Amino acid sequence: MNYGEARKRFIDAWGTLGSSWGISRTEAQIHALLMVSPKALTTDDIMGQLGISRGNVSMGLKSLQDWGIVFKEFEPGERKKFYRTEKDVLKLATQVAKERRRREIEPIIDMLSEVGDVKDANVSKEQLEELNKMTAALSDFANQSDRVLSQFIKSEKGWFFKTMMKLFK
Amino acid sequence: MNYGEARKRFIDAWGTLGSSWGISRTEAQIHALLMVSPKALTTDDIMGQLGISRGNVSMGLKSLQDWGIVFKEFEPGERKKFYRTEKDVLKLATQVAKERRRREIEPIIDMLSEVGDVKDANVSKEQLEELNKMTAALSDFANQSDRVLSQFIKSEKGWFFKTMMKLFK
DNA sequence: TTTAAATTTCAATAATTATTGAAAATACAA
DNA sequence: TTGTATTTTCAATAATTATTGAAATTTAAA
Repeated sequence: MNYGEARKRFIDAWGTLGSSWGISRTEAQIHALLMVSPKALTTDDIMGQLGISRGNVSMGLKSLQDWGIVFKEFEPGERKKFYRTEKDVLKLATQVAKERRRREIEPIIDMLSEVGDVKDANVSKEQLEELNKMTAALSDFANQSDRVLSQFIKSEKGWFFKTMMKLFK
Repeated sequence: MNYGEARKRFIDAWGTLGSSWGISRTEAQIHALLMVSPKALTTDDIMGQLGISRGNVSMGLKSLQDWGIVFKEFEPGERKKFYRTEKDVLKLATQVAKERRRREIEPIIDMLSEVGDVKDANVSKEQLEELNKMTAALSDFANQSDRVLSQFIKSEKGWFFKTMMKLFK
């Protein structure tokens, strides 16, 4: 397979995958492009290479910066800004996990503690018990996941997989 | 908080969360409803309680069955079918992880191995190296994630968290 | 400052995805 | 079987989300 084809396949696949970790197709494509680019790119580079509008690129870069995986750079003498991405795949996964935790797990933990223990005379004991049982189980699970994820985030490069590999022989 | 409010909050929050693990809002709400229902429900129960159409419920139940987290049940003497969900939260997470692996990680591994090692004379050495470096890194990462996930799936209840907790002290 | 390049915003529109509801298909008691 | 309850499918439509492009804003060199 030649360079052009491979590059296209890579960007497309990354774009499709994006939706499964909560990033839009275009954002994931911008990210993929930055992943395979040896040097930082400008807005115009990205517009040209992906064939999308200036506004779209601007919004995509903003979102990727909010995720903490793309960074803006100044080049002395250049008026345009340059963008690069984190290329260490483990750091990338860690950063995404950290953000997802903040965006997804935390609100669920909040909801569950708010719902708390329900008491209500106008409802069957069975229904009450079921709701309480489910909120308690989810609360436990969310807290445990949160703790595991926190540790994963704190862990330094290599540690996680080294440990895992040892565990799984 | 009374039963009705708590139940509503629970279903809404679960619905919102759904999108982050690749399930539509309605599907996640059907799932939440089954989670807090002591007994299996019929299509009409679900239509009534969520206020959505018959077709929507039918499609939602189909998708949840494809995910392997909702099951159809016969009741002797009853013409209607009843639906229940897996209520063990860890089993639920395991089943979702298994499906996601199949749907997301496997295609990426396939793509990466297809792209393979690129050789191309018409492109700078730097560009070639960058693409090869990224595909190799992602390939490693995807394979490792896949292996960890496989083991997680094979593990029985309790094992994963017990080990984790020991590890993290 | 002033000027022009660069970036961001956002209303309009396009594209995609979800939902309905009724017709077709299926399941099952009699 | 036949008749009817139940479920599924799917074309039409609604709702949502993504994208454009040009005006407004910001940035920095002169």
